[in-house]
Amino acid sequence: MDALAFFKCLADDTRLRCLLLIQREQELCVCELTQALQEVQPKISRHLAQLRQCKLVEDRRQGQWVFYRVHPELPDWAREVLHDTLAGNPDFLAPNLALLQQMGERPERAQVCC
Amino acid sequence: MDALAFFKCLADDTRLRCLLLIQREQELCVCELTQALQEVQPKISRHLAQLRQCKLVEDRRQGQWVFYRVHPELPDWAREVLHDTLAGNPDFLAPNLALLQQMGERPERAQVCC
DNA sequence: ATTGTACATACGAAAAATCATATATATACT
DNA sequence: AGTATATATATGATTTTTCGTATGTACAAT
Repeated sequence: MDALAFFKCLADDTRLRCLLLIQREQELCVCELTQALQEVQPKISRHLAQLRQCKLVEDRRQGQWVFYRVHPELPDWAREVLHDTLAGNPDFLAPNLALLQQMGERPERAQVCC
Repeated sequence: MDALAFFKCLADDTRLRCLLLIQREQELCVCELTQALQEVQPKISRHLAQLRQCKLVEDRRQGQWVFYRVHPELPDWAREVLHDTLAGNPDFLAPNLALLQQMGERPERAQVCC
């Protein structure tokens, strides 16, 4: 995980919102992100694929859904960056969080651990 | 200073190195950065212009030289990001710092404050 | 005044990133 | 087996970013 690749991932509006939303909500599936960002699904999936390839996020399939969360092996300094960014820009995700809450019938999460 | 613009500035190798070098060394002029990165001067200047326009750095002319430093009004969260990045990637600037030290006749800095 | 050094900007070309759309796969349900 | 939902990927077009090079400006020194 080199610094340049990390920042390139954060340098796109769609990816930045997805990543910060995932960080904030622990785990989100593609359809939730599609709703929260009001974007078409292939666009969301494409950007998630990039975050996955760079190991910023990890995916987990559960039934028909695929849930994304922050990669467990993300280096501490990168976690700090995400945390500082979220803390320093409290309004950034506001519209996306509002859209997420408006969403009915969000998929249920199974417990990850036993 | 919005988060997306900030990360776009960090998403280029030349800009990331310039900014982190400036942060580490307090103040650097264009010819020092040109040496440290082994790049042609217009390329360095062009990227510095972008950092300046986004208010990540501030410039100060002293005689024939122009010194750049981290913008005094850079938000705390962004400062934290720079700090965490530097701390978490100790080897990133190593080659640039070595080249900087090899450089003879570095311009003398006048005191900024009285 | 002119010459040299440091730096900035302009401009077209090249490269990289993003997008819309179509299509493929995987699971669930009947 | 067939249909529906969720997600992934492929492809060509478009937009954005970066680059090399040429040129312009500011200051210093002679």
